[in-house]
Amino acid sequence: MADITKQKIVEQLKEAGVSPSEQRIAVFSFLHHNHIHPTADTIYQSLSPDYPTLSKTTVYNTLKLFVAKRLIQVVAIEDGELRFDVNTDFHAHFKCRECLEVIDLFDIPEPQCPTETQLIAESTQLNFYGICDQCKGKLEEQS
Amino acid sequence: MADITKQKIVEQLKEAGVSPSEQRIAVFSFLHHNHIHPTADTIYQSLSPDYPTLSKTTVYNTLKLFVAKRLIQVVAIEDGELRFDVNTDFHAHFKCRECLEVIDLFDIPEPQCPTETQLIAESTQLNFYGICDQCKGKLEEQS
DNA sequence: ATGTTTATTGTAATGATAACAAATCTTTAA
DNA sequence: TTAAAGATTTGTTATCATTACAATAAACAT
Ligand SMILES: [Mn+2]
Ligand SMILES: [Mn+2]
Ligand SMILES: [Zn+2]
Ligand SMILES: [Zn+2]
Repeated sequence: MADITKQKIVEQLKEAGVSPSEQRIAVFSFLHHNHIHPTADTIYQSLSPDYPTLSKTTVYNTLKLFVAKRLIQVVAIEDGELRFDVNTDFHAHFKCRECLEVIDLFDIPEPQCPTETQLIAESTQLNFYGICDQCKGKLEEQS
Repeated sequence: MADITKQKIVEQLKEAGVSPSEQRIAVFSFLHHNHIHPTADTIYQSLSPDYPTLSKTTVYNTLKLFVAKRLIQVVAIEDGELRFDVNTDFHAHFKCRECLEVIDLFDIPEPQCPTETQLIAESTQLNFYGICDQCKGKLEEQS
């Protein structure tokens, strides 16, 4: 997957004005190496074994800080779960209603807010909801 | 705004296979006459004076039923609040970070999920986040 | 070294939604 | 008409993600 070094991670944090603590490096690394749009809880559960003293509050604090510093973006694709993405460039997402995975779609151009509306858009989210290929196959198998 | 009659409301509910109780008519009417993408709580607070015995659980149940019967759609534009829309046709939304209003944008064509992805999209949400004209004016005034 | 700022932690609070079971209304059919 | 069955509504309680808060610990500066 991603082959970013710890060096680069630390650099990126410093550039954004975020002092690179162990915990922050761990969270940012996880996001860089796992492009699965994880929730705060998923990140916490995944890091816990390696960082036994890590607190869930720290994960929340860290993610909020990263979002404020524009290091990551929030993907609010479904209510009740905030997901996070290291890729801050515009791209669309697809959520499968069966496996609940969120898939990146990079080939869709960013829709533009019509200028005559006088609305100034600062970010755009394009979300598709449906069923992925694998899950479709499994469902057809059953019937 | 909308000038739909109670007759039409009842008809629409029956057509969808929903028996038109007082509460369901009230909720559906509210959505038809107030295109403000309200949350369950906003609907409950708004109807309470006229329907003093109305329960919040009924509002939640009713909205869930309406969504299942495709009478309304969910607008998950921000985490922590589900909003509802009687307009089930595709259209984009704009949320202002100052006044928190959600504005309809009808002139943007529905983006399509690329066919080569093998993903079958059943619905699409296009959300813009930024600042509306009014709020922009107010902020400039202050500085 | 010592005081000051920053980061982390654990616990408690919040707030939206769902689960549940009792109560009431509506429909069915004897 | 009436009584059982089914559907709907209601109030209370539980759940779960997130935030608030205050205490501890670490990093930094004098
Ligand atoms: Mn993504
Ligand atoms: Mn709308
Ligand atoms: Zn799937
Ligand atoms: Zn505004």
